[in-house]
Amino acid sequence: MVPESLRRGCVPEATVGRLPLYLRALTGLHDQGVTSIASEELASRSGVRSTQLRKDLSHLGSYGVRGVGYDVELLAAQIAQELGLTQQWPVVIVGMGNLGRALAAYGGFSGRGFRIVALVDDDPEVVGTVVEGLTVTTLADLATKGPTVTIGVITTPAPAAQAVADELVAIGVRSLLNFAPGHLVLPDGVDVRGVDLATELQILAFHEQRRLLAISTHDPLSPAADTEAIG
Amino acid sequence: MVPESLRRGCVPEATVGRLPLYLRALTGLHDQGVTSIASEELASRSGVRSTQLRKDLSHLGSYGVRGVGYDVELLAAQIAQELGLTQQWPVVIVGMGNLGRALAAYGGFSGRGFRIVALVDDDPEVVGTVVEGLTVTTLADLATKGPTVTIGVITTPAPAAQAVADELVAIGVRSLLNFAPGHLVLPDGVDVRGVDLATELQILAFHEQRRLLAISTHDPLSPAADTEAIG
DNA sequence: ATGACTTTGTGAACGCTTGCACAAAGTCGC
DNA sequence: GCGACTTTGTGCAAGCGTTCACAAAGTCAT
Ligand SMILES: NC(=O)c1ccc[n+]([C@@H]2O[C@H](COP(=O)([O-])OP(=O)(O)OC[C@H]3O[C@@H](n4cnc5c(N)ncnc54)[C@H](O)[C@@H]3O)[C@@H](O)[C@H]2O)c1
Ligand SMILES: NC(=O)c1ccc[n+]([C@@H]2O[C@H](COP(=O)([O-])OP(=O)(O)OC[C@H]3O[C@@H](n4cnc5c(N)ncnc54)[C@H](O)[C@@H]3O)[C@@H](O)[C@H]2O)c1
Repeated sequence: MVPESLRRGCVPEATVGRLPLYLRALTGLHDQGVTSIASEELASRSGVRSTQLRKDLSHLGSYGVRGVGYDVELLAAQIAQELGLTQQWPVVIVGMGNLGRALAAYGGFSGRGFRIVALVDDDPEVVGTVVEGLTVTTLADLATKGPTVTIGVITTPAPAAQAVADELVAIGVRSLLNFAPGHLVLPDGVDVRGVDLATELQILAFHEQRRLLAISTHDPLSPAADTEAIG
Repeated sequence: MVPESLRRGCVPEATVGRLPLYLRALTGLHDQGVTSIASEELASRSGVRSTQLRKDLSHLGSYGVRGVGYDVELLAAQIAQELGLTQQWPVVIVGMGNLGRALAAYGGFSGRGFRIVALVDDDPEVVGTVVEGLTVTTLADLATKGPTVTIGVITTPAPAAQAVADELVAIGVRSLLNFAPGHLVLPDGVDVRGVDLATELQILAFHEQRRLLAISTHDPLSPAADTEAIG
């Protein structure tokens, strides 16, 4: 029951970030009836190099068969166990606005190791309403009479995010997924991941601008090109 | 007008990923009336170390004053220019479901260098309806009589994502933000960033499980503990 | 003006991540 | 059975990113 990686040493953070990609690809293959797959093929479906895939998997143990490849079902089960998806983690979404409702309506949670067990808002107009089969409560009610949750998803406006995070931590939540822009300051031992749309778009914009500048300046490597043409 | 970094050499990818964080912190400081800030303070508000902040900024040029810090407005302008946010990039959202509507309703675009200029769906019930002041069109109409777009946001179900991406690339879009789970295969020169909720949650679950296992095993650091108990 | 102090900018060291090369270990045809 | 072939798993080297240590360059009080 203890993941193999605890015996073999720790899994690098970069690898952890890719395991979900592999699991997703494997799940798709399984649904298509594929029972076995080579690292080359699985890697291309995951968007990584095959050497990287094999090194990543080597951190969990040897579940491949040389000359053949990996058993889809077995490997998926091993990765799922490594990620802790053999159980259903209880999730709360705080902030039932546009984004919170979209997430609550999203069906991709339950099949992947998570279950939304509570929805929270602080607007009296919203509290008490039923969204996707769950009655929206307040954070105070969640603390006193709500179900236990281990993962908190924050979809409130940015100014409320820090206070919400503090309250979630106070009731024992150690894992947070924050959609509100801005950096949360939290005690050690609490894991926060931020998803920021504006950040993603700005990174795209950077590369887009680079492409355009590369075209407009004839010789991007020449020091004279940009000062001449634009300045 | 050409970013300083083109003269000083290229900006590391990891730095590009953090520039939006700095810009966000600077914008907040500016709104609070702060005119000058030291790297230590700005770093803590961005969630990074001050040495990292300074090294990141050093790739764009020297805009700080030793002994004082950075001029908030000037630095924000420099980062905005570096990210290509001096113009408003036209964005199309494809897939007007729950998530697409939430994104369309989100006001955080316009102030940050982006403007939604088109909304697309393929459901006849949805096409022609007005969402947030824009009439929903089809991809075909976007190609023929729609406005020029440079960034495409994909919020369709996963099975449609690849086809949508191909069509967007065909009409000249080179930057994609994909919310559908799965890996998109696209020609070189096209920039794709994927945002996957399940992936983020699974990474959180991994660490959550690690915490729980660390508690259940009495002495995680002892070499004897795991070999003894398991092997 | 000067000296003490503050803060930036950066070369160098360190650690993590990726990619390469290849041995180990299996399958498959005959 | 055996040889040819396929594919995995991994030591090693190269590259990238982060952190450290410190000189350079400014401010400020006097
Ligand atoms: N909507 C998007 O597409 C989008 C995209 C990127 C980021 N975001 C971010 O996600 C967050 C939510 O976006 P949205 O569009 O859903 O906003 P919204 O205004 O529609 O919804 C916010 C909800 O949070 C609730 N709320 C406010 N303070 C609260 C508190 N202290 N406790 C509990 N609930 C509280 C409000 O009552 C409201 O229902 C914002 O921070 C936004 O910046 C949204
Ligand atoms: N809703 C969420 O919170 C959430 C979270 C994470 C990921 N996602 C992903 O985002 C995507 C959208 O989620 P959703 O909940 O909004 O789904 P949805 O079913 O509510 O909306 C999908 C929309 O896309 C449209 N569509 C389908 N095929 C299309 C095509 N070929 N061209 C144009 N439009 C097309 C549909 O008509 C529909 O309006 C899904 O891939 C989902 O997995 C959603």
